[in-house]
Amino acid sequence: MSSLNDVARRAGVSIATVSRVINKGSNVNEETRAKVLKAIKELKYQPSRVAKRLRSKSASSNLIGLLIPDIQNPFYVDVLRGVEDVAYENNYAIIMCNFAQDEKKEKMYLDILQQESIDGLIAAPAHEKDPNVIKLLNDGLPIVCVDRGLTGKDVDVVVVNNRDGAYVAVDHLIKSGYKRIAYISGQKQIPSSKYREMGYRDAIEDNGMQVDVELIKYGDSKHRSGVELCEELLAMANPPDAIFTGNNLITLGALETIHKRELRIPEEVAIVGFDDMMWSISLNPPLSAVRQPAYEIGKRACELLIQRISDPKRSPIQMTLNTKLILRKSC
Amino acid sequence: MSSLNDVARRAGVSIATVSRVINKGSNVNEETRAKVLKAIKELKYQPSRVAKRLRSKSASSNLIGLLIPDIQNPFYVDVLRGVEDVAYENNYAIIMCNFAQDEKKEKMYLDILQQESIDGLIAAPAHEKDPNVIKLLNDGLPIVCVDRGLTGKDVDVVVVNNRDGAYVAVDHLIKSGYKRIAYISGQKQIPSSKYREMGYRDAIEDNGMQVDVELIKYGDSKHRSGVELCEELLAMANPPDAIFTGNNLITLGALETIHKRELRIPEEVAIVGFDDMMWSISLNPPLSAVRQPAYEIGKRACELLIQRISDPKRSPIQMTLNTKLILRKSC
DNA sequence: TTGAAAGCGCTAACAT
DNA sequence: ATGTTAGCGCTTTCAA
Repeated sequence: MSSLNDVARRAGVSIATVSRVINKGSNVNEETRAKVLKAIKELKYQPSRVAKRLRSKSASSNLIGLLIPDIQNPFYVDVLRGVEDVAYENNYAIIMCNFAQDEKKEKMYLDILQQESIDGLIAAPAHEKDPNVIKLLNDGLPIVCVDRGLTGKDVDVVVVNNRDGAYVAVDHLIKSGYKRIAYISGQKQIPSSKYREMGYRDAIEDNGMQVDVELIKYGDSKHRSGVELCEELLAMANPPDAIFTGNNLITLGALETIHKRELRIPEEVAIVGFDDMMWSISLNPPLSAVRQPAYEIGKRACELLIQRISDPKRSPIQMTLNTKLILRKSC
Repeated sequence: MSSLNDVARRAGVSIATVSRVINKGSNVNEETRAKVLKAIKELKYQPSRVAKRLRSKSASSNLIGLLIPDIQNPFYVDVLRGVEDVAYENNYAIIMCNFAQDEKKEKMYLDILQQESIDGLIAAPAHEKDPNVIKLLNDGLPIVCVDRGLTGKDVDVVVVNNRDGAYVAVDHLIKSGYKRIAYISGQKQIPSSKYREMGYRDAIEDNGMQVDVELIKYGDSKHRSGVELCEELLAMANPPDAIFTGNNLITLGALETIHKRELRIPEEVAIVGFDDMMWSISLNPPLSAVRQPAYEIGKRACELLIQRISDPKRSPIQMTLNTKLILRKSC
């Protein structure tokens, strides 16, 4: 890899001049520029982003971090795509870190991100008091949170109306005649789980029914826990006639259990999930689900971050997007 | 962020000494070490990976790149997890680049990776002559290819036995009595598609049947193309009685079309897909599929890369893992 | 319009 | 055992 120096020597100018033509410096003679451009082409010169980043804290390093709890969840894949598209358009590269719901891993990745001098971070914190993310925030790093906020912290956030999304789904279940509706929650400590539970409870109570805490199961937002908690539910003496599942992976797990028991959906047990998937229509039966605009969450978050990087004092924005209940055959 | 200098001043030693204690330098007095460690803790010092990388080309920058064609494909998500786990254990950070089957994007990402002075790259090239990846290879960057190789290039590769995987699936279809078996291929130019087609053809011929080229459709390895090509197939005057789909996303797309036409699987049309998914069992009907050890592909690739980084002259290895036909209800 | 030179934070000789 | 110093490749004054 050739350096600025090599180019300068070949073009017979100083490195300062080369730097100017590269960075669209205004004051440079046309002839000189041509010479430099030629040398650059001949040497296939590629600027070192590393040196650039080291040198100018002020100038943008064009690098942002993306911190995600679980890349196996298609929801985050879509968020990632949204982030990526905007980053690409704005010439940012992204370092993606999947901490797999492991706070130790999260800390390590966040350290690395800081050590890499990223310009900003898009993060779905482990929970609403996540000390690792809060630390970076306090250090002054531009951050925008997705899917979940940080309680008591003034930070840009892009979320979905979780409470309403859950409410609409459960309300629909009730209006359709289901009486014992269970909720399989993701990790209890993450805000989205709480809001979804809130919507679930409100819908039940607003319909003059009673919440039965036996029907609420808490898991870890993963496939395995969908399988197991659904099994617990179906093994009850008085099992639910409908299940509202807290996310993608839980839904898939629950479906697996229901099929294993050879129960008919929705006749014997109905199911509505939070999170829609591209292939929900090909599930057995086609799944009814609360769709989150995941791609858009990522897109908006990245736009917000880029704004914040260029204007660190702009006051934080909380953006709430809406969900939509997609009815198919599972309820 | 405090620097080596800050720590040195606070501890009352030189930066060299600080550097020594950080890098487990052998020659350092216990008392001094303690002082330095104390200063580090007090200042919450974090070394700059950027400066480190700039300084020592020789020393490891602990950064590897991962180039992936389509993160929406769960197969690559699993590969990613395998890579990540090994990288994590070995203290490497990874920059993940999803080029979304867009060669322009691929080039941009590869440029960035080079500009970031990565130690090595794990790549699933766009096709077997991918000039962007070949360029880096020629520049001497340690590379290991996954899922597809680079024809004529001596490079580490981790692949699956695509031809045999396809053969076993199609052979099973034939032995089960299906007569007109279609193949919906992913992008024609990628090696895995070719090998799968080869297995498909061989199985048909070895069973004394004739390959009907009308039944082979080429797409772009995405969901959409599964939907459309399956539609073309089913709209034929003499439609297939079974379909072998070239990957994950195509399978899901084909399933969507079959359901839209309300055809019964496998009675009216059977289907076997390449790539199994965690939730294949919850599809309608539970999907039969050729399982690839995706996580292991990623794991092995990363191990190979780390070896190669430390020993760049070791001669290239081609690793071929086996697939397994998982029979459920779709054929 | 161009060049010289300082310095970003670090490692690795080389000196002491 | 510890310190001094020369860069890595770049941006950015300041001078010419």
